[in-house]
Amino acid sequence: MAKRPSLFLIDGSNNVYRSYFAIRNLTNSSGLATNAVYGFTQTLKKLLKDFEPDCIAVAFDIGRATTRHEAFADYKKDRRPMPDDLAIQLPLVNEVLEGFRIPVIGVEDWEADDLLGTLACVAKERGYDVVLATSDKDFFQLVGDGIKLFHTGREVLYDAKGVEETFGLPPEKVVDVMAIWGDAIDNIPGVPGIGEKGAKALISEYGSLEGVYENLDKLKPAQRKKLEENRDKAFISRELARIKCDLPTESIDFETLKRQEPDRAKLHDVFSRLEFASLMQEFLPEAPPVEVDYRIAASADDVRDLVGGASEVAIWFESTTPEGHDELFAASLSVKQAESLIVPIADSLGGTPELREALQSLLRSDLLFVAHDIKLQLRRLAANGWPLPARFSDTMIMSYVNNPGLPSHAFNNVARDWLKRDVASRKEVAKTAPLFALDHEIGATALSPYQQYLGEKSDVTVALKEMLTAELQRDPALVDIYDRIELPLIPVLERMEARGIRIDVALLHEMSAKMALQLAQLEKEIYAEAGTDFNINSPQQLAHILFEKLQYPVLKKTKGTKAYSTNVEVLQELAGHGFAVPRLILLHRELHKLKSTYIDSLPQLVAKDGRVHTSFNQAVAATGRLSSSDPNLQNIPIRTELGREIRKAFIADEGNVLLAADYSQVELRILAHISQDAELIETFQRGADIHRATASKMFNVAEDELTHDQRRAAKTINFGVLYGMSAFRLSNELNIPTGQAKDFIDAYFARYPKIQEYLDRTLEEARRSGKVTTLFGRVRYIPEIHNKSFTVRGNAERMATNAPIQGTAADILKLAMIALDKRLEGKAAMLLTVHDEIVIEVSESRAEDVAGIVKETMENIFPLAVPLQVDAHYGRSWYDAKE
DNA sequence: TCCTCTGTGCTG
DNA sequence: TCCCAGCACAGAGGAC
Repeated sequence: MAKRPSLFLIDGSNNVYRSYFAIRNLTNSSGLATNAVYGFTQTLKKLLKDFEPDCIAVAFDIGRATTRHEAFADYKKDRRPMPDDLAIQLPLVNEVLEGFRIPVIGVEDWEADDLLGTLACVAKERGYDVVLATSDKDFFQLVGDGIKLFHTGREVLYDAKGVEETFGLPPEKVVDVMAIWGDAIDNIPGVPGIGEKGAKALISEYGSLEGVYENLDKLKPAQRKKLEENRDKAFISRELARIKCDLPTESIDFETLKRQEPDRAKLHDVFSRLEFASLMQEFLPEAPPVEVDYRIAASADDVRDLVGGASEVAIWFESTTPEGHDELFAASLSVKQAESLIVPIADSLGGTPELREALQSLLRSDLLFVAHDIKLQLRRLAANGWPLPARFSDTMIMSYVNNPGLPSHAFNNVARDWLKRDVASRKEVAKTAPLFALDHEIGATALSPYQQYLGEKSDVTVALKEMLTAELQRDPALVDIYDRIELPLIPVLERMEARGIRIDVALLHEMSAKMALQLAQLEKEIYAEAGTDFNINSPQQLAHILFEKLQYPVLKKTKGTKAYSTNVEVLQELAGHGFAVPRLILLHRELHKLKSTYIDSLPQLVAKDGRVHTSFNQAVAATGRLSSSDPNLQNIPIRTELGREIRKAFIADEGNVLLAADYSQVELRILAHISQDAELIETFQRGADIHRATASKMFNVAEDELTHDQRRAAKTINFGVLYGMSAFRLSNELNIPTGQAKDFIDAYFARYPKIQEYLDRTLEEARRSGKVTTLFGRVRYIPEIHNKSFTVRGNAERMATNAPIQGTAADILKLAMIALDKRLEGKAAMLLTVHDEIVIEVSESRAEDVAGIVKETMENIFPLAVPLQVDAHYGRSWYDAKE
């Protein structure tokens, strides 16, 4: 049997009102309220995505008079007029619906409720599965075979059974309940003095309104009196509550409600006026199909002629491995959308000395070279001894500056987002066609997949550069972030990656061997205690042993799958009860973690030069930080002595030392600056121990008379405030009752009132504009700030308050790196950065001098209301470079 | 064999 | 309901 087509009927007014009240304080930059449109749009998108309805329509009231007005003079007479800032949004809601190509229906003098009811019933008869999208409980009455209700507030789909479960009575009893209960919103009087509970109980007992009145004698006198006095009201109320399903319908043609593709250009336009950044991004106008002209250079003249009068050229240099340390293979150049020149470089491909020289001479010119991930391009060129362009730009970084929160700024994603073009990745091409092979036939019309891939690399970059440049220029602060921070940082990072850091492989091998023995011993003991062999590294198997075989108490379940948790906390607690296995597992865990993640894997990543070359990712972290991968050198252990030992394997070359310089309490200092809290500023200005000072203020105890626990509590709160810590979390962390934790937090904000103001102000900004910014204007969008789920919204709120602080710290560190790269030229070399720390390699003789330069540079790179303090130490290894 | 998801744990 | 930002390992299970 064929599936019944689905029809979604959206209660327009209901959803507009609900959105208006659910989301507060959302406006565009000219002050236009946009909350209702935003909420309505989100609801609409969710419906379309989750249910993929075949047909869809939205109903609104049209005109003033309705059939109900005639039936009951008081009906809706004193319904409050629509708020001005909601009314103003109705035309915008209509525009959004037009953009989605969703028909808006309304019939003069018909209530939208009755229109929806009638449409639902007729559609059901004609074989549709109908879903009513509303949060109005009155509509429960229509639910039954073929008609469901999607509650847009709760996001729950109700069938008849669902209605009975949530309402307490089946759909057909709804109007009878409403007859007594009434409905304040719709001005249905009901029986005054009897509410939801009473009404439901009565109808449940006697089956209907008639039933209730037939059994008045069985009721308590007070209730009987109310019912007797309001008999007319009750029966009229029932008619008011009853949604009509029998209005004349000859004109309905469900064919016209067929779901259509949205008009992306129209949506983009309205979202851009509303300043809904992420929706704008999502509904970019459809690009017309691209006719591309990708040619292969036959001679050096082709390369020279390509540029013409252009001032910039998009480039892509392909090498034989993705990482970029190997031989250059071919180049793709473009100065104009849809046109690329592919230039063979390798001999195997037809590359000649003339072609290579033409490319190199191009690179030496003062053209602006644009690439998506230019750092990788610089790496490839440098690795092959080719000239590096003096002027360049990077569409990946532009995309990142524009919206750092995107899950990926990879070429294919950015091309899809901005150009609606699906570009093949090299990996995908490799699956279907040979790499490193070009189709040389002159006049060939079909491009080989690899040639297509190469051509797109520069062609699409030209288009992206144009769009992203225009986009960034909408916000001058972002142009500055790009020009003054991100762009100059690129070659700095490239040099750091190229240098790498030396690793003492022999030392790691030694540590590995020792640990292997200890692990083997531990395993033996664990198996003996557990009475069986099992895989200690498998949380599943471990949970089975601990909680099923050994019957230890279950303390915690995991977040996702609700399995038995075996994390440190749990194991520590169990170990505290005196169980042997958890104690041994904890030791095993720590050793195995260190051995597998660091000690055994680092040596494998050491290059021929004896050094590891990490990648610093400039377009990953949503806050503006850098990240490090392959390997990640930003999470080398330090907190436990055993782990810290690993830092002894990060060493300087002979005659050199490693110098580590880190900002002290940089985020709290930034908080002091941004919040302008006088007490916090004063504390930093006099150079006090910030946690001690905080504790002294919170507990009203002199700084030299504080207990260890008082300082620890202050320290925890100081960090917690940066992350938006809850009283619950604090109570856990400090092992105190939640009430006391709350008192601590209150005491904290009482002493630092401007911090509370900062948090409030930032949340307000996030709610109003959907984004927050760092001191330098770097943005982070917070789309979930209006989410109705407490958890999701809470997360968004913490991101909103943390991002400006973490992001400002990142901006400052990046500025310091750019300055240091210059000032240390010829003297010392930066190797690593770890969020608030810079690691430098310098000759022993210059170490003292360079330490001074580094400290001075970092401390004064951007003056705040409080001093920035940098601690610098040096030694043979990273271990020795920390005091 | 490869890929993705989950749990865990390392850093600032 | 439960602290921001990352990366990587190992196990488990499904797709190929």
